[in-house]
Amino acid sequence: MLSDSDLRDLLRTHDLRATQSRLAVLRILHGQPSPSSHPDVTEALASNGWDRSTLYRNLTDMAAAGILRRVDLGDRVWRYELANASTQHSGNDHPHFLCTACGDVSCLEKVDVTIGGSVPAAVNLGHVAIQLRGLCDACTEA
Amino acid sequence: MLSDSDLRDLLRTHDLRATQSRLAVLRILHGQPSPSSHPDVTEALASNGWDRSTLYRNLTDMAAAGILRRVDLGDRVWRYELANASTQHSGNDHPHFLCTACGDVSCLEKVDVTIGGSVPAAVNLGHVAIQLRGLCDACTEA
DNA sequence: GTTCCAGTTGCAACAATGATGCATTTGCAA
DNA sequence: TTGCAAATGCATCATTGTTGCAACTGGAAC
Repeated sequence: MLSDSDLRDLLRTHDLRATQSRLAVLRILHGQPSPSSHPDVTEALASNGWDRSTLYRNLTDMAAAGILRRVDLGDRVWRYELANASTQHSGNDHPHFLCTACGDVSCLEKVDVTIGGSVPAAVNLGHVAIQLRGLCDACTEA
Repeated sequence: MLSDSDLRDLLRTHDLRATQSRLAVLRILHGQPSPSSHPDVTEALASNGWDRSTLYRNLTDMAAAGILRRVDLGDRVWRYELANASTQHSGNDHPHFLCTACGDVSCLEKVDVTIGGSVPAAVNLGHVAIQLRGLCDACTEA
């Protein structure tokens, strides 16, 4: 768990001021199991009264500085996670499963993908983000 | 190549009136190699003066009727193609490759996906759309 | 502790895509 | 030819992303 002081240091070492909204955004993202979107963050911090453009720029600025990683899971929103989100979640290193009903995103373990025919070189190099869409178990049962 | 008469029949057998805008939309989609988005269609028919909400409803209504298939290729827009777009392109039956630089979408041949660990049942049943994102060859070279 | 100013924020506003209500128009069947 | 349900045109709203600009503030210099 990162302390408030750690988060301030994180911001300052990236030449960003340690403002209240940035700290709040980092606290929200820290420990989140999957990347959060701007709407997610806005909703989570709604009671604090910060303007959505402030939170938007908090996210984009921290992503530009390298503190956050911006990922596109294909659900029509940009998502952000701590760039040093060690271990578990590492952006596009593993496939994501997106439920087309509830929108929930989950992480899958590394897959083997075998594709026949001619494909872009990036595919064979593993330089691709893989996403599967379908109904999650909860929505399948519902 | 479907004739104008064929398209009128297609609409009427689905209980939809054969209006000029619907025919125009079908003519645009017919023969298109990959699914077109609402903005694509609006732009293609700009000179005809149809309202974008008319074209929007043309697409959604024909998709609801089963004439069109709506696919989500993950590029933040809904795309539509003729539902009987035989052979080549069949919605989500095969994986798509989306270039994150130029936005171009291409079709890949069927893949084998092997995933370890616990996954949603839909994955093992093959009820998932698979998408790979990365740089296409042209953008890799550029 | 006080001051200062570049970095931030709050607010307004715009763009693109998706979506809907409603009065007017029109396809098409009787 | 006519009547009416279906479809259109127009206005309008929601969501996400984005930017301009005046006011405010973090934090370094003093």
